[in-house]
Amino acid sequence: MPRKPRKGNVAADEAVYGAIRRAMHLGRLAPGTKLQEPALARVLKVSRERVRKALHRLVHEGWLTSVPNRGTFVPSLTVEEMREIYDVRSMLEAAIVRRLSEDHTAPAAKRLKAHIAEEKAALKIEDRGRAFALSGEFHILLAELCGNDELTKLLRGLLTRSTMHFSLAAPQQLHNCAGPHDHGDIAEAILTGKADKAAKLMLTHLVGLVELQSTRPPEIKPVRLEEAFRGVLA
Amino acid sequence: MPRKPRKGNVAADEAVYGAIRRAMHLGRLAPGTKLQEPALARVLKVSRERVRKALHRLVHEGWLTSVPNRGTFVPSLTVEEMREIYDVRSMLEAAIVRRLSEDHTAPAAKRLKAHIAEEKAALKIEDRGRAFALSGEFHILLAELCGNDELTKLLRGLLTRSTMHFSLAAPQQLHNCAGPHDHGDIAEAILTGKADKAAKLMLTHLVGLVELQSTRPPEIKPVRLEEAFRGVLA
DNA sequence: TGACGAAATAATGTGCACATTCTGTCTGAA
DNA sequence: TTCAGACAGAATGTGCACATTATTTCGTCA
Repeated sequence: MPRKPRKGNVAADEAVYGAIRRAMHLGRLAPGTKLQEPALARVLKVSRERVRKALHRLVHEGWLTSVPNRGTFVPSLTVEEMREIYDVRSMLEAAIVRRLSEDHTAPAAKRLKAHIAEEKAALKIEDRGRAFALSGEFHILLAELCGNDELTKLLRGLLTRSTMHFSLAAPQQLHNCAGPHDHGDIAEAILTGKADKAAKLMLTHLVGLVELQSTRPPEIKPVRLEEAFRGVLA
Repeated sequence: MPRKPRKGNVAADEAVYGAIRRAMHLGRLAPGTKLQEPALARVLKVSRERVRKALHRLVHEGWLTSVPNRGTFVPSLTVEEMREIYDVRSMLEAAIVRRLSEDHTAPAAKRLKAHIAEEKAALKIEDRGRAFALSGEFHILLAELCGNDELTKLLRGLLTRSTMHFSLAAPQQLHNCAGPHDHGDIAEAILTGKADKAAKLMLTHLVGLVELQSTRPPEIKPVRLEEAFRGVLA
């Protein structure tokens, strides 16, 4: 006697996963917050098993940390870990801009120019949220232009992890990138084929980001789960 | 009335995960193989839920692919995916050897020399299995010597994925690396501080590996699970 | 009054049973 | 002979109930 037709089963998993992920990205969940399964299940209106699955996935992907028989927590990235991630990014992104400088297609150049224009426009009208998102996507775009899906996926993970405690600390107040014009300079070096210059600019750009985040003290501001997950289910 | 003291609960998860992982790494599971949960639970002597958890983790980490309501399968890497992974490795490992060439400690040099000696010894006595393992660990060692844990973890993932269908196809017959002496040459360039030479050697080394794997036809040889998981539980 | 300890409570971990879905097979008709 | 449809069997997906473990609270004793 099947009472519930239940057509969307795989979408439910993704919804829970995405909700937690979005709440973290929006800075709603402070580092150190304990994510208890019954509370999450009640707030998200799903069963505890579904929450457990999503939490396990997030733990395996590195977004959350799990302590056996204790629970899962929002990790607080140490300065050292953050610097390591930026170090890996330096290696990859320097190679990326080098490659793009030496060899890129016409459509790639067009996409790059369009993105820079969008960033400038967002900065002009003081749209902090959009500018923040665009500044992150700039780095992803460069990976995409290499035409390597594995590279793009990898870099996307690194970028979100590195900007995590960034947005966790103070998403609204902070400026998006150390220098918004940095992206424009890098793009110009790429488009004019100056590989060494592009790589150097990217390295200094990333160093600037590290310093910006290192000086930021990790504020702790615990919030209730009901408030944290308001409007992230859509 | 607790019948089982059960001191190792978290170790059980890791055991199942490691067993599947090891079976794959040993080439016991051909690409396309369906890993059914009841059979795995019977063979590994654990409950189905534990198998499910391990399978989910492996899927999220990219080792296995899952088809909803169908099961989980051993993926068959396409040539394109493999080339992309090697491309990312090229970026990272070129940067790694460059950095090590320019700056490495005395203990690092000692570890590097020791590893090369081990590899040569294994090749001398024709120990294929050990030589294969060591040749992989060489690349991991280089990452470790950079002192960046994130980098090491990332590269370990890439390396296992790239060597996956390598070992899946024919683990015993094949030679470990394109040129076993390549590693020695790279190490020498690093130790003598020749960054450009080390990077170039690493790039050609990786290109050689790609070509070696590209020419390999994906043989399909389905085996019974009981045989696949013989001796991987230790 | 403070500290130590035990019981109560709540959360995590695990196994089981049931529902759903897919696959392979068998039968019957064109 | 072949194709279509239905049925049987098995595997996956899901929710629930219970066991285990940690935390908090309360009581007692020094």
